[in-house]
Amino acid sequence: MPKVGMEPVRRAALVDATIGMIGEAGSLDVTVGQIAKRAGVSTALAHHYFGGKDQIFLAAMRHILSEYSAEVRLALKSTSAPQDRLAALIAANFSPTCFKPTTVNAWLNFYVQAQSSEDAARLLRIYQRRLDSNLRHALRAHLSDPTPVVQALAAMIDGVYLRAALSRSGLKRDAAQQVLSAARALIAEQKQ
Amino acid sequence: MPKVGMEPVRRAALVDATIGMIGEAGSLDVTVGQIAKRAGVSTALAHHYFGGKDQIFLAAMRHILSEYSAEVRLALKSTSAPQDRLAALIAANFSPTCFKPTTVNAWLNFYVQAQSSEDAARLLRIYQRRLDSNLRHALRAHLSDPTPVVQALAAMIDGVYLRAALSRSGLKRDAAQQVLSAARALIAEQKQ
DNA sequence: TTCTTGATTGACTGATCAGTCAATAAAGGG
DNA sequence: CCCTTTATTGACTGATCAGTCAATCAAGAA
Repeated sequence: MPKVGMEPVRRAALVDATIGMIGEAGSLDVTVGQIAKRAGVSTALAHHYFGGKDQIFLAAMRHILSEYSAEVRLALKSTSAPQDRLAALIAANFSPTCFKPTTVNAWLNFYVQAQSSEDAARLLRIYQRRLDSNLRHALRAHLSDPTPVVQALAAMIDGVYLRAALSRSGLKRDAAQQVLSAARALIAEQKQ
Repeated sequence: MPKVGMEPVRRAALVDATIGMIGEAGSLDVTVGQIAKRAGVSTALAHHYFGGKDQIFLAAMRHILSEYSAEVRLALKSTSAPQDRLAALIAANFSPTCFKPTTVNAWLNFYVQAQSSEDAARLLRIYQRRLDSNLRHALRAHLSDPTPVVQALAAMIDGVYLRAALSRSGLKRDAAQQVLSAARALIAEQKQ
């Protein structure tokens, strides 16, 4: 075991442990002690690398957000036809990676964190803008004025997450399909 | 000042103070001390009437829920034509009473509370079932199989709340209108 | 080997907070 | 005027927790 170069390993373990703890506890009331224990280190080390609890939480948020971004980017890159973009985007939003119960749960809690932490709020606003922009781009293949559909779909996606968080059992298998057909309905109606 | 019959007064003041504190703090991390101070009593009295912090929170949830129910019931009662029910229901969901920033904020936090408190989860499930059932009833005037539209709209309504909670500035003035036109689009598409 | 640097922790501290309790005050019935 | 019931609180306690610190340990450089 190399005694050097541990920092990235520990950071990753602590971030993972944070998301897991928040997800399982269903609350931001997790102690640095619990997180550290789950990551297999002492609380002192957690403080050593991150400085404080807030920074640990922010790092966990950034991690979820970048996982989500990667998923979406991957889905869009492998989609050539513009009119397939919408389906790919919606599917990516409900991919198993993003939709793990603990992740969804942690996500919900970060929404709460954003109410009292400007840093957290900024991160979430970035996510929202990115979702809006992705939706808008995907919808331009179908509509000249996508704005109302963008807003409706963005709200619907967040709403499905919210309901999934409450119903413990994760998402319904066909959540993506439902959102997609709603999207098609909104597009059809907007067109004419 | 009557020294007797204070219980209901104090309970109401404490419930109000709880919602206000949670809404302003944007978090469930409010102390019994803060709540009691805001209600103008001692922490001991808060414990005396409610037994514990959990009960205070539950009472606050019930209060929000019953305010919401009253709003919806009122809106539906004064609507005679079945095809107007949907518009009335959606409008009620975004009425100023339900959509005060502090209330929305507290609402979001109760979703979190429901992750770790079975009592809180039960209360929220009641709300969800009631919303579903109201939507279904309202949609039956337009559709023979309302289920998919019900789910889409319920998610959308919750999603709009979630986004309103994040964007501090409360709801956009036309949130109800947007949800309503999305609803009409979904109905039209489902029909044919 | 010796020195420096990163890794790691146990033990401690100061603060905060939920919940308790015994005591006080006031009202109203008898 | 007692006495019971309700209202109300200050003061206390036990527990929890974020954050600190000085001390070890190991690895590699010089």
